[in-house]
Amino acid sequence: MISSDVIRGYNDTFLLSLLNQGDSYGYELSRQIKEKTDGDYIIKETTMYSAFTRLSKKGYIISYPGTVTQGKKRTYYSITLEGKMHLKEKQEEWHITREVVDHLVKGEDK
Amino acid sequence: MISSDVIRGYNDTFLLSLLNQGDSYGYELSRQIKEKTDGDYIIKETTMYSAFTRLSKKGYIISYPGTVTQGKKRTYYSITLEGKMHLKEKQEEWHITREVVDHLVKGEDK
DNA sequence: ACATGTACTTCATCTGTCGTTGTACTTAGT
DNA sequence: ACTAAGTACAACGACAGATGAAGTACATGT
Repeated sequence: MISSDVIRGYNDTFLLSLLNQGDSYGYELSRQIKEKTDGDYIIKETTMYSAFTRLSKKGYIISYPGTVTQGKKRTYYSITLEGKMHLKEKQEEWHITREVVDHLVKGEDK
Repeated sequence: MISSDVIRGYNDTFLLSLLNQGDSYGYELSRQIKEKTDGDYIIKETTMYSAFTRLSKKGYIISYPGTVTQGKKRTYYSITLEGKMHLKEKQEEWHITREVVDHLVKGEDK
């Protein structure tokens, strides 16, 4: 289990990255995250749905009602062009971040 | 420049990691972070000093007044045994986190 | 009849970060 | 002598993302 403070702010990127592979909806995306990390990271429902609102406001995703319904109605999300551009930036940022944290977390001399 | 939301919660670990190499004080630690990351990450003063309070309350560090003074009086910090244990946990956690984020950020199939 | 799974929503709260401002002393430059 | 810049820390309020708790709604299995 991973402390969420580390991930904070990267949830949006996770969702964008998954949506970049094709439209999907909340429940499905949360299952994908769980699967792809072998259960190491499980996104909280509230975290995810608040991320959707945020990403929509920023214009990174758009939503449309799902036709195929099982239980409650689904809301599908689609990544926009701005969303794709933002994703790319975040992907590049992550590489730098990883190096920085890597270096600072283990107390190594240069 | 790295967005701080990514680093959030890892500032404590950075400071502990640096203190693990020897006692130090705020200003010096902030300079070390800047240097070690080649300016990619600069910790904000307020963030750092609030981290000290937090770490002290948790018993991960202890403080003592500095004798050598240049300008305003220094407060030195020392990592405790609990601090070292916590650091180790966080270091291990980081490795898992890195893999998880790595995997989710780039939209790869398994 | 009742639990479980699907799918989403609202609301209040918490925590770490950040911007702003202030204190206080020293050294270097003109 | 004056001033800017560097050293070193502290207090305060505000913000945003994450969280817990609870609720809505329907379908399926036993």
